[in-house]
Amino acid sequence: MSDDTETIPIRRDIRSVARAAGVSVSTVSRALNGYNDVNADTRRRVQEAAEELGYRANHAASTLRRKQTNTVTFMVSKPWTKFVDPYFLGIIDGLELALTASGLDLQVTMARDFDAELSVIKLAVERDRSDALIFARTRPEDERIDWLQERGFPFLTVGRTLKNSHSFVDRDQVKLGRDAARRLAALGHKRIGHLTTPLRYTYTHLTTQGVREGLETAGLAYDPQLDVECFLSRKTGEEAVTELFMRGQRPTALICGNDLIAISAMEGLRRLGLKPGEDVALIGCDDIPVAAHVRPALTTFNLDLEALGIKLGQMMVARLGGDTSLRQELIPAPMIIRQSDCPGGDT
Amino acid sequence: MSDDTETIPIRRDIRSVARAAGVSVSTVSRALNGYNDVNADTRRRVQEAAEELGYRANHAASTLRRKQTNTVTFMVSKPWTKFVDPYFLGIIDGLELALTASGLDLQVTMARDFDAELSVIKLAVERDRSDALIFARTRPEDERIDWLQERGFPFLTVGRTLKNSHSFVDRDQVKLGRDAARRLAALGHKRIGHLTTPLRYTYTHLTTQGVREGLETAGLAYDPQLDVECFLSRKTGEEAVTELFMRGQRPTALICGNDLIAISAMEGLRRLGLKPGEDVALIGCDDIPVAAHVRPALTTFNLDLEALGIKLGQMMVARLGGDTSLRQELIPAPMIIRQSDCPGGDT
DNA sequence: GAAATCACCGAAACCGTTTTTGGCTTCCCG
DNA sequence: CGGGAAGCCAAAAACGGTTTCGGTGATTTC
Repeated sequence: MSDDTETIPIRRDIRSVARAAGVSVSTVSRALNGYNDVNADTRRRVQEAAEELGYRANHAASTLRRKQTNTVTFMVSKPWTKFVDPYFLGIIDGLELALTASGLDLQVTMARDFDAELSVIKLAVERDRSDALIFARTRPEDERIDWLQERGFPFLTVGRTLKNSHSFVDRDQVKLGRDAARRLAALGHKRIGHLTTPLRYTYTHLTTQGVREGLETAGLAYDPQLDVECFLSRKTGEEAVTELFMRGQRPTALICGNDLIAISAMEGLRRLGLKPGEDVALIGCDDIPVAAHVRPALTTFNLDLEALGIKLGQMMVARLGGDTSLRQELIPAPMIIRQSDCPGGDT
Repeated sequence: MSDDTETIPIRRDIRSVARAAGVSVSTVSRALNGYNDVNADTRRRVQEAAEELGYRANHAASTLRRKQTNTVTFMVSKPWTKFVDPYFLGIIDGLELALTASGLDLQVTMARDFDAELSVIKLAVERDRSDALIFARTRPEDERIDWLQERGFPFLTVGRTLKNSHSFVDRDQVKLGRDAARRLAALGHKRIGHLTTPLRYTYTHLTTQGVREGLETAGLAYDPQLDVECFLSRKTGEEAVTELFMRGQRPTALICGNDLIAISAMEGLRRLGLKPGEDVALIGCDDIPVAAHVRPALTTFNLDLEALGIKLGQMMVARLGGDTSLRQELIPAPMIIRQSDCPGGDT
């Protein structure tokens, strides 16, 4: 008189597999985890039984026992997510590829703001949800890194700090700044503005340093009046351009901290009656997909996000494999020349 | 003679808290989890002790016992991540907001391709890593959904299927297509092309249906020769435009399945010596951030991703709270009129 | 004043794995 | 033929929480 509409759920735990294969629980575990003290024939029986039942070791249970999650967490920084650049997704793509190739899981979390980032990190570490952490948008002095180092928790960053010593992957921002400045100087520009990314990030300082070096190499003086800090959420390239010209500065060229700033700056120039790429030269920074499609097509620097992610993943695999040596990798950023970097006039 | 360089790690488990507070383990658990059968004073002592030690319940252990992870997984579909639109990040933003407000964690995973998506889903479910799943890019017949329904696992999608009945959030794509077609017809266009997103996705069909309805309402015949399917990874809007004109079709207006297709189609038109926004009208679909910055500024449809994410989160909270009713929400997509939808000539 | 109720808390079972321990064969070598 | 090694496997002890169950003392009820 059993009611067939009420299905009892199939148990897919290790005990069921053991029963089905006619061995003990521990043997199932050893067979499935590749230990060698189990008879080849027994292992096959176990594998078949597991397959049959659709058994998959419960993650929480094995984490609890093993004391490792087999998971790496990537934290994406919130203030930038709205703005289109594929920065994080590109990195994550590469990272995922490298990690899963070594049997590690990738998990991504987000945080509202910098304070939230710290508490997200703390929570992940304190609750043992992850074996290691990766994050970007590092700052010259970075609380997140202080805390992790103090705690001795494995992590990797995209970008440098000025205070701590730790493993990272980063672009060669100094060279990038230098190249941009020298290119524009070589094109005849004398007054070169710089619309920077937010100063709270380390890479902004590195780029600025490079720009400065590049200008000096070309025999041009560095003028801080020609720099404007841009915040994508508030002050875009458009507003920055306006501000620059309101100050009475009339740069003939602009180095932009990223491509969105550059594209938005074009808008600002037009508003002032200037033609971007003719009256004022522009150079961007990270070759986002639309960079080639705007008019004038944006001269910028290549950034192979997927490669960066893969490198990151490989370093992490090594680190979790026990290699605690310090690894600091700079990846090159070749210039992509298009149309926006016109020659300078004879001002 | 103890060696101080060797620090013994502080134990931050529930037992330590119990010892520090002078109560039993079970009392600590009850006190911290807000049960009401614990004296107010005892609870305070426990909380202080926990705070003092920096105790945080181990996630694996509590998951194992409770049989719930308190975690929702969002799976982002890979083939699109490279292409800039902030689609997923925007949704995730809103989702995170709504879920954390209810004490749920959000985790994000990725998959290389559609097959990988299915296996990522299976793995997450079979290993009990998550209480529920959310994903997008649904297809008319969607294996992922078949599998989850068969298994009885909670999930929510962004987008519809044509085969299954399930809860979802989606834009009103039919209305969107209708509005676009009617707008262009009203502007005097007679030959209206459609550069569609990939046909494997449900929303492509819904948009097409809307376009068709819109054309018919305006007394125009629907001509399949005027449609081209675009794959962002291979055939962009640029190539699609070329193909369309090679076919001998000379549309005076183009409805584009998304903004990137539209922006890329502008390029294709220029290559053919046509001026986008003057010789040929264009309408995009999702108002990505650059849409306002390209020339001509793109007329498109608004898509409030964060709101969509929040709605999704709220539905999920309700679902995990035990509300298993079917909820299918369509969010409106108002048109954003800019410059690219010029009037049609007298062809 | 005995019985029933209540508030609070500790002991112990339990969640599903992995790993340690040790036992039973079988095999090999002297 | 005895002893050690090797191969294979089962039993049981973790892992760190949550939940059930039951006990104690205080309070209320009849």
